[in-house]
Amino acid sequence: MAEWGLHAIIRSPKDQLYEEANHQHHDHEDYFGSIDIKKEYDQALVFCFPHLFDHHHDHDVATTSTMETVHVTDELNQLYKPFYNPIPPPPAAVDNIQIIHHHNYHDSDQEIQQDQEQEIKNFSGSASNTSQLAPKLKKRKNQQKRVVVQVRAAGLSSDPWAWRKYGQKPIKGSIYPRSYYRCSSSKGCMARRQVEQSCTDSSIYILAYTGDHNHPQPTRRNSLAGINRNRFKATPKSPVNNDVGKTVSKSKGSPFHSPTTISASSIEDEVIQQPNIKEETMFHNNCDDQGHTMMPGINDEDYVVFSDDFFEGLEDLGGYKMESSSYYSSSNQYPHVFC
DNA sequence: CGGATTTGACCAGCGC
DNA sequence: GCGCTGGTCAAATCCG
Repeated sequence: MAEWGLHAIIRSPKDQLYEEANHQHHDHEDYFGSIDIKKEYDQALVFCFPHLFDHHHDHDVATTSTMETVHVTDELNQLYKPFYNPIPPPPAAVDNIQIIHHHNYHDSDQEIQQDQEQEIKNFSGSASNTSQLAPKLKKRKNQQKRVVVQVRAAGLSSDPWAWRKYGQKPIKGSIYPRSYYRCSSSKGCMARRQVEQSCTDSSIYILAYTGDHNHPQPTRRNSLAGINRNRFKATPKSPVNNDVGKTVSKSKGSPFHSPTTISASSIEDEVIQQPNIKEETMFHNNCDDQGHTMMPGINDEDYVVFSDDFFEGLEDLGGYKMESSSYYSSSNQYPHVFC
Protein backbone atom coordinates (compact mmCIF):
# COMPACT_ATOMS: atom_id res chain seq x y z
CA MET A 1 0.00 0.00 0.00
CA ALA A 2 2.71 2.32 0.94
CA GLU A 3 4.59 1.63 -2.20
CA TRP A 4 1.83 2.03 -4.64
CA GLY A 5 0.91 5.22 -2.98
CA LEU A 6 4.33 6.61 -3.38
CA HIS A 7 4.59 5.31 -6.86
CA ALA A 8 1.48 7.14 -7.71
CA ILE A 9 2.85 10.23 -6.18
CA ILE A 10 6.41 10.24 -7.19
CA ARG A 11 7.76 7.23 -8.86
CA SER A 12 5.97 7.27 -12.09
CA PRO A 13 7.01 10.77 -13.01
CA LYS A 14 10.57 10.38 -11.91
CA ASP A 15 10.78 7.00 -13.57
CA GLN A 16 9.87 8.74 -16.69
CA LEU A 17 12.33 11.46 -16.06
CA TYR A 18 15.35 9.38 -15.40
CA GLU A 19 14.50 7.12 -18.23
CA GLU A 20 14.36 10.12 -20.42
CA ALA A 21 17.60 11.30 -19.03
CA ASN A 22 19.40 8.01 -19.27
CA HIS A 23 18.19 7.01 -22.67
CA GLN A 24 18.16 10.22 -24.53
CA HIS A 25 20.90 12.32 -23.12
CA HIS A 26 24.07 10.46 -22.62
CA ASP A 27 25.84 13.69 -23.14
CA HIS A 28 25.10 14.42 -19.55
CA GLU A 29 26.57 11.35 -18.07
CA ASP A 30 29.11 13.49 -16.38
CA TYR A 31 26.33 15.07 -14.51
CA PHE A 32 24.88 11.84 -13.31
CA GLY A 33 27.98 9.79 -13.18
CA SER A 34 27.29 6.12 -13.51
CA ILE A 35 24.96 5.74 -10.57
CA ASP A 36 21.68 4.02 -10.87
CA ILE A 37 19.50 6.98 -10.44
CA LYS A 38 16.33 5.04 -10.01
CA LYS A 39 17.77 2.83 -7.36
CA GLU A 40 19.39 5.65 -5.53
CA TYR A 41 16.26 7.66 -5.66
CA ASP A 42 14.19 4.87 -4.23
CA GLN A 43 16.71 4.43 -1.48
CA ALA A 44 16.56 8.09 -0.82
CA LEU A 45 12.83 7.97 -0.50
CA VAL A 46 13.05 5.21 2.01
CA PHE A 47 15.79 7.00 3.82
CA CYS A 48 14.00 10.27 3.96
CA PHE A 49 10.43 9.10 4.36
CA PRO A 50 10.89 6.02 6.46
CA HIS A 51 7.55 6.53 8.10
CA LEU A 52 5.89 6.39 4.73
CA PHE A 53 7.31 2.97 4.14
CA ASP A 54 6.50 1.81 7.59
CA HIS A 55 3.37 -0.22 7.75
CA HIS A 56 2.60 1.41 11.02
CA HIS A 57 2.07 4.57 9.10
CA ASP A 58 -0.25 3.33 6.47
CA HIS A 59 -2.59 6.07 7.35
CA ASP A 60 0.01 8.62 6.51
CA VAL A 61 0.56 7.05 3.18
CA ALA A 62 -3.10 6.82 2.49
CA THR A 63 -3.55 10.46 3.19
CA THR A 64 -0.49 11.38 1.29
CA SER A 65 -1.76 9.66 -1.76
CA THR A 66 -4.56 12.16 -1.91
CA MET A 67 -2.03 14.81 -2.44
CA GLU A 68 -1.55 13.37 -5.88
CA THR A 69 1.92 14.63 -6.56
CA VAL A 70 5.07 15.83 -5.04
CA HIS A 71 6.98 17.64 -7.66
CA VAL A 72 10.66 17.97 -7.19
CA THR A 73 12.91 19.49 -9.76
CA ASP A 74 16.15 21.23 -10.42
CA GLU A 75 18.89 21.62 -12.87
CA LEU A 76 17.87 18.40 -14.53
CA ASN A 77 14.65 19.85 -15.64
CA GLN A 78 16.49 22.84 -16.92
CA LEU A 79 18.93 20.54 -18.58
CA TYR A 80 16.31 18.58 -20.38
CA LYS A 81 13.81 21.29 -20.80
CA PRO A 82 14.21 21.45 -24.56
CA PHE A 83 13.70 17.72 -24.87
CA TYR A 84 11.54 16.58 -22.10
CA ASN A 85 7.86 16.91 -22.55
CA PRO A 86 6.28 15.73 -19.37
CA ILE A 87 2.98 14.04 -19.28
CA PRO A 88 0.52 16.35 -17.65
CA PRO A 89 -0.57 15.09 -14.27
CA PRO A 90 -4.16 14.80 -13.31
CA PRO A 91 -5.85 18.14 -12.83
CA ALA A 92 -5.83 17.76 -9.09
CA ALA A 93 -2.11 17.54 -9.14
CA VAL A 94 -1.71 21.19 -9.78
CA ASP A 95 -2.94 21.92 -6.35
CA ASN A 96 -0.90 21.60 -3.28
CA ILE A 97 2.80 21.63 -3.28
CA GLN A 98 5.64 21.44 -5.63
CA ILE A 99 9.01 21.19 -4.07
CA ILE A 100 10.98 23.01 -6.61
CA HIS A 101 14.38 23.44 -5.42
CA HIS A 102 16.16 22.80 -2.28
CA HIS A 103 19.40 24.59 -2.06
CA ASN A 104 21.74 27.07 -3.48
CA TYR A 105 24.89 25.43 -2.37
CA HIS A 106 27.93 26.03 -4.35
CA ASP A 107 30.14 24.63 -1.69
CA SER A 108 29.74 21.39 0.10
CA ASP A 109 27.73 21.17 3.26
CA GLN A 110 30.87 20.51 5.15
CA GLU A 111 32.53 23.62 3.87
CA ILE A 112 29.52 25.66 4.72
CA GLN A 113 29.39 24.25 8.16
CA GLN A 114 33.03 25.04 8.61
CA ASP A 115 32.45 28.54 7.42
CA GLN A 116 29.62 28.96 9.84
CA GLU A 117 31.60 27.58 12.70
CA GLN A 118 34.44 29.86 11.87
CA GLU A 119 32.13 32.83 11.70
CA ILE A 120 30.67 31.94 15.04
CA LYS A 121 34.14 31.64 16.47
CA ASN A 122 35.05 34.97 15.07
CA PHE A 123 32.23 36.57 16.92
CA SER A 124 32.24 34.48 20.03
CA GLY A 125 34.79 36.68 21.71
CA SER A 126 32.22 39.38 22.21
CA ALA A 127 29.18 37.23 22.34
CA SER A 128 27.54 39.38 24.93
CA ASN A 129 25.74 41.17 22.18
CA THR A 130 24.64 38.33 20.03
CA SER A 131 21.61 40.10 18.77
CA GLN A 132 23.76 42.68 17.08
CA LEU A 133 26.14 40.10 15.80
CA ALA A 134 23.49 37.90 14.37
CA PRO A 135 23.02 39.87 11.16
CA LYS A 136 26.70 39.56 10.47
CA LEU A 137 26.47 35.81 10.47
CA LYS A 138 24.88 35.79 7.10
CA LYS A 139 25.93 33.14 4.71
CA ARG A 140 26.93 34.15 1.32
CA LYS A 141 23.99 34.17 -0.94
CA ASN A 142 24.86 31.05 -2.81
CA GLN A 143 25.41 29.17 0.40
CA GLN A 144 22.01 29.79 1.88
CA LYS A 145 20.17 26.60 2.47
CA ARG A 146 16.99 27.09 0.62
CA VAL A 147 13.82 25.15 0.11
CA VAL A 148 11.48 26.39 -2.54
CA VAL A 149 7.96 25.15 -2.93
CA GLN A 150 5.07 26.12 -5.05
CA VAL A 151 1.72 26.24 -3.40
CA ARG A 152 -1.72 27.40 -4.07
CA ALA A 153 -2.96 30.18 -1.92
CA ALA A 154 -4.46 27.76 0.52
CA GLY A 155 -1.20 25.99 0.93
CA LEU A 156 0.50 29.21 1.71
CA SER A 157 -1.91 30.14 4.41
CA SER A 158 -1.78 26.78 6.05
CA ASP A 159 1.82 27.19 7.02
CA PRO A 160 1.90 26.34 10.72
CA TRP A 161 4.63 28.75 11.63
CA ALA A 162 4.01 32.29 12.63
CA TRP A 163 5.61 34.62 10.17
CA ARG A 164 6.14 38.29 10.53
CA LYS A 165 6.65 40.33 7.47
CA TYR A 166 9.70 42.51 7.47
CA GLY A 167 10.07 43.60 3.93
CA GLN A 168 8.85 43.61 0.40
CA LYS A 169 10.71 44.15 -2.77
CA PRO A 170 9.89 44.25 -6.41
CA ILE A 171 11.75 41.55 -8.22
CA LYS A 172 13.25 42.05 -11.59
CA GLY A 173 11.45 40.03 -14.18
CA SER A 174 8.35 39.59 -12.09
CA ILE A 175 5.33 41.76 -12.01
CA TYR A 176 4.71 40.71 -8.44
CA PRO A 177 6.74 41.81 -5.48
CA ARG A 178 8.47 39.41 -3.18
CA SER A 179 7.56 39.55 0.46
CA TYR A 180 9.99 38.68 3.18
CA TYR A 181 8.93 37.03 6.39
CA ARG A 182 10.79 35.94 9.45
CA CYS A 183 9.58 33.50 12.01
CA SER A 184 7.93 35.31 14.86
CA SER A 185 7.31 32.26 16.97
CA SER A 186 10.56 32.73 18.78
CA LYS A 187 12.93 35.60 19.14
CA GLY A 188 16.21 34.90 17.50
CA CYS A 189 14.77 32.34 15.16
CA MET A 190 16.64 32.59 11.91
CA ALA A 191 13.99 30.98 9.78
CA ARG A 192 12.97 33.09 6.85
CA ARG A 193 10.31 32.76 4.29
CA GLN A 194 9.92 34.51 0.99
CA VAL A 195 6.59 34.64 -0.71
CA GLU A 196 6.32 35.43 -4.33
CA GLN A 197 3.47 35.11 -6.71
CA SER A 198 4.14 33.28 -9.90
CA CYS A 199 3.69 35.62 -12.79
CA THR A 200 2.82 32.75 -15.08
CA ASP A 201 0.05 31.56 -12.85
CA SER A 202 -1.15 34.11 -10.39
CA SER A 203 -2.86 31.43 -8.37
CA ILE A 204 0.48 29.87 -7.54
CA TYR A 205 2.76 31.20 -4.88
CA ILE A 206 6.41 30.44 -4.66
CA LEU A 207 7.63 30.01 -1.13
CA ALA A 208 11.28 30.01 -0.35
CA TYR A 209 12.32 28.88 3.08
CA THR A 210 15.75 29.64 4.41
CA GLY A 211 17.30 29.17 7.78
CA ASP A 212 16.28 26.85 10.51
CA HIS A 213 13.81 27.22 13.31
CA ASN A 214 15.50 27.18 16.66
CA HIS A 215 12.38 26.21 18.49
CA PRO A 216 9.68 23.59 18.38
CA GLN A 217 6.88 23.99 15.99
CA PRO A 218 4.06 25.86 17.64
CA THR A 219 1.12 23.77 18.63
CA ARG A 220 -1.03 26.47 17.24
CA ARG A 221 -0.20 29.66 15.57
CA ASN A 222 0.92 31.84 18.36
CA SER A 223 0.95 35.11 16.58
CA LEU A 224 -2.48 35.28 15.18
CA ALA A 225 -2.92 38.92 15.91
CA GLY A 226 -1.24 40.11 12.82
CA ILE A 227 -2.11 37.16 10.72
CA ASN A 228 -5.75 37.67 11.36
CA ARG A 229 -5.80 41.35 11.13
CA ASN A 230 -7.77 41.48 7.97
CA ARG A 231 -9.09 38.04 7.81
CA PHE A 232 -12.70 38.83 8.20
CA LYS A 233 -12.60 42.22 6.73
CA ALA A 234 -11.98 42.82 3.09
CA THR A 235 -10.62 46.29 3.44
CA PRO A 236 -9.19 48.15 0.48
CA LYS A 237 -5.84 47.90 2.13
CA SER A 238 -5.69 44.17 1.87
CA PRO A 239 -6.97 43.22 -1.49
CA VAL A 240 -6.58 39.78 -2.86
CA ASN A 241 -3.57 40.09 -4.96
CA ASN A 242 -4.20 37.74 -7.75
CA ASP A 243 -4.67 40.35 -10.33
CA VAL A 244 -2.36 43.24 -10.59
CA GLY A 245 -4.97 45.21 -12.37
CA LYS A 246 -7.15 45.01 -9.34
CA THR A 247 -4.44 45.92 -6.98
CA VAL A 248 -5.08 48.67 -4.58
CA SER A 249 -1.95 50.35 -3.50
CA LYS A 250 -1.06 53.32 -1.48
CA SER A 251 -0.37 56.38 -3.50
CA LYS A 252 3.12 57.22 -2.61
CA GLY A 253 4.67 57.46 -6.00
CA SER A 254 7.33 55.02 -5.05
CA PRO A 255 9.08 53.36 -7.94
CA PHE A 256 8.24 50.15 -6.17
CA HIS A 257 4.74 51.16 -5.59
CA SER A 258 4.13 47.56 -5.43
CA PRO A 259 0.91 45.74 -5.38
CA THR A 260 -0.23 45.31 -1.88
CA THR A 261 1.69 42.69 -0.11
CA ILE A 262 1.22 39.06 -0.70
CA SER A 263 0.71 38.71 2.95
CA ALA A 264 -0.63 35.91 4.97
CA SER A 265 -3.64 37.95 5.85
CA SER A 266 -4.51 38.83 2.33
CA ILE A 267 -4.02 35.30 1.19
CA GLU A 268 -6.27 34.03 3.87
CA ASP A 269 -8.90 36.43 2.79
CA GLU A 270 -8.88 34.60 -0.46
CA VAL A 271 -8.76 31.21 1.07
CA ILE A 272 -11.76 31.89 3.18
CA GLN A 273 -13.70 32.57 0.06
CA GLN A 274 -13.00 29.12 -1.21
CA PRO A 275 -15.84 26.91 -0.10
CA ASN A 276 -13.83 23.73 -0.17
CA ILE A 277 -11.25 24.92 2.26
CA LYS A 278 -11.91 24.31 5.86
CA GLU A 279 -10.68 27.30 7.73
CA GLU A 280 -9.71 25.40 10.82
CA THR A 281 -7.28 23.28 8.92
CA MET A 282 -5.18 26.30 8.25
CA PHE A 283 -4.29 26.56 11.88
CA HIS A 284 -3.88 22.97 12.61
CA ASN A 285 -0.83 21.80 14.37
CA ASN A 286 1.31 20.49 11.59
CA CYS A 287 4.04 18.97 13.63
CA ASP A 288 3.99 15.25 13.55
CA ASP A 289 5.11 13.10 16.37
CA GLN A 290 8.54 12.67 14.89
CA GLY A 291 9.37 16.27 14.52
CA HIS A 292 9.14 16.30 10.77
CA THR A 293 8.37 19.48 9.13
CA MET A 294 5.06 19.41 7.42
CA MET A 295 4.81 21.60 4.47
CA PRO A 296 1.65 23.47 3.79
CA GLY A 297 -1.05 22.05 1.66
CA ILE A 298 -4.67 22.48 1.07
CA ASN A 299 -5.76 20.66 4.15
CA ASP A 300 -4.58 18.14 6.62
CA GLU A 301 -4.66 15.39 4.09
CA ASP A 302 -2.46 17.30 1.77
CA TYR A 303 0.53 18.01 3.87
CA VAL A 304 3.84 16.83 2.65
CA VAL A 305 6.05 15.60 5.39
CA PHE A 306 9.76 15.91 5.16
CA SER A 307 12.67 16.76 7.29
CA ASP A 308 15.92 18.48 6.66
CA ASP A 309 17.50 15.08 6.53
CA PHE A 310 15.43 14.42 3.51
CA PHE A 311 17.38 16.81 1.38
CA GLU A 312 20.67 16.28 3.05
CA GLY A 313 20.37 12.58 2.59
CA LEU A 314 19.55 12.96 -1.03
CA GLU A 315 22.41 15.25 -1.68
CA ASP A 316 24.71 12.68 -0.29
CA LEU A 317 23.61 10.15 -2.82
CA GLY A 318 26.40 9.81 -5.28
CA GLY A 319 26.58 13.40 -6.22
CA TYR A 320 23.27 13.72 -7.87
CA LYS A 321 20.77 15.94 -6.32
CA MET A 322 17.34 15.31 -5.10
CA GLU A 323 15.81 17.85 -7.31
CA SER A 324 17.33 16.09 -10.22
CA SER A 325 14.44 13.77 -10.30
CA SER A 326 11.13 15.20 -11.01
CA TYR A 327 8.80 16.23 -13.64
CA TYR A 328 6.59 19.03 -14.48
CA SER A 329 3.77 19.89 -14.68
CA SER A 330 0.27 20.62 -15.67
CA SER A 331 1.26 23.60 -17.70
CA ASN A 332 4.55 22.23 -18.91
CA GLN A 333 6.22 25.00 -17.09
CA TYR A 334 9.55 24.61 -15.54
CA PRO A 335 9.28 26.41 -12.29
CA HIS A 336 12.74 27.83 -12.32
CA VAL A 337 11.52 30.17 -14.89
CA PHE A 338 8.48 31.68 -13.48
CA CYS A 339 8.28 34.34 -16.07
C1' DC B 1 -0.90 49.63 23.97
C1' DG B 2 1.22 45.86 21.83
C1' DG B 3 2.14 43.63 17.83
C1' DA B 4 1.85 43.46 12.83
C1' DT B 5 2.42 45.71 8.29
C1' DT B 6 4.20 49.14 5.16
C1' DT B 7 7.84 51.19 2.83
C1' DG B 8 11.98 54.02 1.95
C1' DA B 9 16.70 53.53 3.01
C1' DC B 10 20.68 51.03 3.62
C1' DC B 11 23.92 47.35 2.83
C1' DA B 12 26.20 43.43 0.76
C1' DG B 13 26.83 40.21 -3.04
C1' DC B 14 27.58 39.74 -7.71
C1' DG B 15 28.56 40.61 -12.57
C1' DC B 16 30.71 43.51 -15.79
C1' DG C 1 35.36 50.28 -9.18
C1' DC C 2 30.70 50.74 -10.32
C1' DG C 3 26.03 49.75 -10.84
C1' DC C 4 22.36 46.52 -10.29
C1' DT C 5 19.80 43.59 -7.47
C1' DG C 6 18.17 41.24 -3.52
C1' DG C 7 17.81 41.08 1.52
C1' DT C 8 17.24 43.51 5.75
C1' DC C 9 16.46 47.43 8.82
C1' DA C 10 13.69 50.55 11.16
C1' DA C 11 10.50 54.41 11.58
C1' DA C 12 5.88 55.29 10.62
C1' DT C 13 1.53 53.59 10.51
C1' DC C 14 -2.25 50.49 11.20
C1' DC C 15 -5.33 47.60 13.76
C1' DG C 16 -7.53 44.78 17.42
